[in-house]
Amino acid sequence: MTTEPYYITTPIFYPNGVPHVGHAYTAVASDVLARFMRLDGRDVLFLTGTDEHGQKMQQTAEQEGLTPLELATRNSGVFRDLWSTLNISYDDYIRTTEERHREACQAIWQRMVDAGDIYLDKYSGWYSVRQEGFFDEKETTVGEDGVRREPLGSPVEWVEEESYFFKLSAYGERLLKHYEASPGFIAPPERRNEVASFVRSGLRDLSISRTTFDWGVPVPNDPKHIMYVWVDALTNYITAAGYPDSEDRRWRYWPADVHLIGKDIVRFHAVYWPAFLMSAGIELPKRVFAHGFLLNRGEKMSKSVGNVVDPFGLVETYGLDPLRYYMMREVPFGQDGSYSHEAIVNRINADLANDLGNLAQRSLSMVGKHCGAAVPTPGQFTAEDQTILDAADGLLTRSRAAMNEQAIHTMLGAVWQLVADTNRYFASQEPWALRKSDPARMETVLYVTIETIRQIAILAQPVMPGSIERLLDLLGLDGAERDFAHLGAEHRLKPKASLPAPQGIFPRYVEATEA
RNA sequence: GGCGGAGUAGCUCAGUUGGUUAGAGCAGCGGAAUCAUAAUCCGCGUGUCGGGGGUUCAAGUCCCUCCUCCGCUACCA
Repeated sequence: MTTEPYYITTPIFYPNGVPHVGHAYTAVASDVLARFMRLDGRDVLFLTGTDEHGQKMQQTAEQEGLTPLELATRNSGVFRDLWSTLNISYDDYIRTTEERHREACQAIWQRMVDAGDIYLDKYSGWYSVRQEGFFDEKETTVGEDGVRREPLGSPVEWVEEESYFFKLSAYGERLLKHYEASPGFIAPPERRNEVASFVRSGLRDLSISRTTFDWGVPVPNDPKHIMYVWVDALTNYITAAGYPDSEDRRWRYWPADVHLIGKDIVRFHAVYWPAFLMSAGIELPKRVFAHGFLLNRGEKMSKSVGNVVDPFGLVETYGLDPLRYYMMREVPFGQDGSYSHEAIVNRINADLANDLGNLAQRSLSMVGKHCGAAVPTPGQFTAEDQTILDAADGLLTRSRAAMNEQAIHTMLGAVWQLVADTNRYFASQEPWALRKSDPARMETVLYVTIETIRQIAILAQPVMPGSIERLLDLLGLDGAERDFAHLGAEHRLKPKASLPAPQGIFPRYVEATEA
């Protein structure tokens, strides 16, 4: 059997501080896609990591009396802790301070030099260390304290330095042509439009090296320069695929199927990165998908407002899987979404406890009491039975279609539609009444119900791996029977297979009352 | 200022290429049932589809205009 590669990446995160909900959101969404594809038989490479170079890292390290690498190692560890807390199934965690990454950066740089796209010039302007960026003099203002600041308020200083430039200006047409030829390259579509109009307005060459600090990858043949963030950070995606060694066993994963990112960094991924790759003669990723932000009660989370939510705390409060479910279900993936305590409690109780959890409990407890704690034996299926079974059997096709375009909420919507239908089916068939009037028919109804739950559970695994594992245990499925190849009519539950005693999977969230 | 998007039930939103009485989920109200995690099921909406104008036999769905909100981008001070 040939397994088709699937390569998905998160951005590499800047470990200058602690991770927040936005990081968690990106990671969870990527993880859901990665798990889905694995269960669907794909050969998955799921990459995440940390972007550890740059002046800010160097300065923070100095303040804390650490070397930059020590700081990066420490803070990078916090991200890994969060990934572990969130049950993120990454296959590789790249750190830009690794040797393999230095090699990849220098190799792609050299390729761009060979292509004639890198040249040496001078850069001068007002520079903000905090923003790590230059500003036009017109953008800056001198405050009452005599300090010149950029629009967001951080101080700027006049910097004049030699810098290597990338001929981004030469790539506008080719980029536009690519956006047009591959409409799926940037998603969702509103992001594509924004990027295209930006490119159409004209591109300027990009300064891609620095000499004012040395915490970075040295430029080949000119080590007083280090690479600025663009080349360094973006290259991670091919480093992990073995670049520049095209014989590497991981090179088969490139081009990536999807770079999942936040909408704030779409330009770097949809303009700079493909231009670098074109210059270096490397294939372009198939898709850059920019998701929206999770807003706190409709307001942007920011340190200054003081409404930043700690992801570890959320897991503590709601439990991991309910949190993952909420983030993936509540917000159409790609749009901004709002987070609130009320909304998440409502989701957890309605969808998980009341709908799916209770459906499993009510059916499995009848199976436990009245079917000898074994899978019931069905008789002839009625039209009602067949309708539900057909819906279950058809779920994979719909889910795949949604997940191929990162429409995670659509996939969940389809699955939970069936959950609701199955509750209706169960209520209308009244198996508790059939217990006395027609026990054989009761067995059929219970069988159809738990067989449907089986398929629902298998498909829900990517979103709630831990909880669903326990649900599948209750259905007596062993590990090999839980992938998508076992969905559909050919792998129905086997009558008379013994089942463990049922137990609740999704408890209601009950408000803690103040004593 | 330019470009793009959005304004539909209390809330979040669906509404194919214009065509029967504009839909879903959640919340709310009423009822049924009692297998189940006070869960489930059934029933209940006179919504100016942002305002106005127009095209058409027919517009939430097309055109014009105005208002509001959002995103990207530019510029002035």
